[in-house]
Amino acid sequence: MSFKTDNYLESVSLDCVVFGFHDNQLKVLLLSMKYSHEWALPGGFVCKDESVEQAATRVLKERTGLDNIFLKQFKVFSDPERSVLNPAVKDVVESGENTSLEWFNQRFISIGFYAFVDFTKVVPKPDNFSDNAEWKSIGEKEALMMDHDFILQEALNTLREQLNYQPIGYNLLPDKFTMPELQKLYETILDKKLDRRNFQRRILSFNILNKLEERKTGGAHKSPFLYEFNLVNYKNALKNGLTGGW
Amino acid sequence: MSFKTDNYLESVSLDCVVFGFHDNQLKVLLLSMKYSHEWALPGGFVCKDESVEQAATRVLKERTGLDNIFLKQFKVFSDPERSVLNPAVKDVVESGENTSLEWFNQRFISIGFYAFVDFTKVVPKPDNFSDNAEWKSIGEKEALMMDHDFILQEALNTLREQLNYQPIGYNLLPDKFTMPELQKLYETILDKKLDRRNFQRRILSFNILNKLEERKTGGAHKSPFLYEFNLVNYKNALKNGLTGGW
DNA sequence: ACAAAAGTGTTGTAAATACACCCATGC
DNA sequence: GCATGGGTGTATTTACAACACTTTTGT
Repeated sequence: MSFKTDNYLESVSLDCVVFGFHDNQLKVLLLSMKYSHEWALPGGFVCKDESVEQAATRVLKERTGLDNIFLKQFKVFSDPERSVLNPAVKDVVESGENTSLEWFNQRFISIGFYAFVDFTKVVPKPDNFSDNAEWKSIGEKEALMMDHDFILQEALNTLREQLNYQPIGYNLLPDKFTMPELQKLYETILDKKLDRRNFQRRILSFNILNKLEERKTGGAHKSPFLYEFNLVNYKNALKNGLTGGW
Repeated sequence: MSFKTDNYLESVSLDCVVFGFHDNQLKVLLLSMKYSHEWALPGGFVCKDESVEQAATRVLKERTGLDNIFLKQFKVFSDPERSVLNPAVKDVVESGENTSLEWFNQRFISIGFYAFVDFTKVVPKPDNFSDNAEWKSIGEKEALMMDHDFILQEALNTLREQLNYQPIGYNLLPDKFTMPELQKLYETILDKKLDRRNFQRRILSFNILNKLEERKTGGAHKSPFLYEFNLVNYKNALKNGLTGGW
């Protein structure tokens, strides 16, 4: 798998904030870069015959093994100073030791995407420029490369805003899940506690859930009911929005 | 004013949906292109030392004469087929008759911006590739070049969504305006009638308006009060959002 | 039997909606 | 004086927020 730069549009890159949900925590998929050993968002470039959405889909298939990932562009990052290379990488570039790195020695405008995946179905794979791919908890990750911390922060801000008028969870939770799990997802994104009873009433009023007969057993304490998303209503809510704010 | 393509980042362009409000109608600034005589959104390219926001600001200063225009990127348009040239333009390009048009014979990813301006303060100016610049009413404009109709539509959709949690009007209305005028602006964007009395109560509850002593005279019928925006509260609302939806 | 989590219900307040009435202005 | 638009007010419904009690489960 070589890296052919002449397939790509110049000046344009993309970075993906891939969210997963596990152990009641919001996680992001990160890569550990060669040479600089910094952590970075998975990213890539746009082939000459691709839309940016197609490019992001291709990149994320390579990094996660998954097809049909839910993703959405949310902002373009274009500060002229954003692409300043890490000194360690710059050294390698200038030494000529690794010619495929030459490509990085230009200015990129990066299109930010966020994506939702089922944590349990992802098999993280590093790319040509990284030697490790791992899930990190939002709260516990270390600093990221270049402006990637900013990109992640902006993705979270966008998410928080969209939570007011769009449903979330279908792409992040397993097929069957409990109300407390869904609530934890909302609480993690909003970074605040919600009232259990009011949350349930509200989310049910959207009619995007089917209550199942089954309960989730095994955990300590009273076994909660399982729910699944009502796909028809969920997708309709994605298009037409919900009502007021949280 | 020549056109130096080597100042620009390749593959990247930007298109601006410039909104103005006049005669109780929402207007867009459009250019009439040379050769093809199609109408187009004002657009441009990104210099090698600019952010895309700086580039859009520069472009709009040239097209409107205004500094400090309120603008915001809202979406990247990147369908590989979007930049297909109009046959009339393609002929000119291939004839070699106008070398500055060569630049257009490549694929661009375009960053969509929307902008709000005070209609009365704008002096529309065409660019190197257009021979006319005019305001057109949203409802009455003819079809636009390439995917520009789609871009305009997406800008409107974005506006409608943002209306739910952000104030609007400061950049579109004159310094002093009446409640019915502000309401018309909302109604035009939302494309539906709102109740006069409930609108007033709601918008006042946001505390973004100062009621003035003066009334607007001259029109037929009872003279309405004038209002101005409370800039402190308005900007705060822009950052922190309002409450529920319309 | 107890602690902790989950199911279900009530109640007060605020906001959204749907109206009605009176007042100014130009013709 | 009358049509039209504008200012102001109220009653009803709906949504939100705060809070209490009961039930189930593992230890």
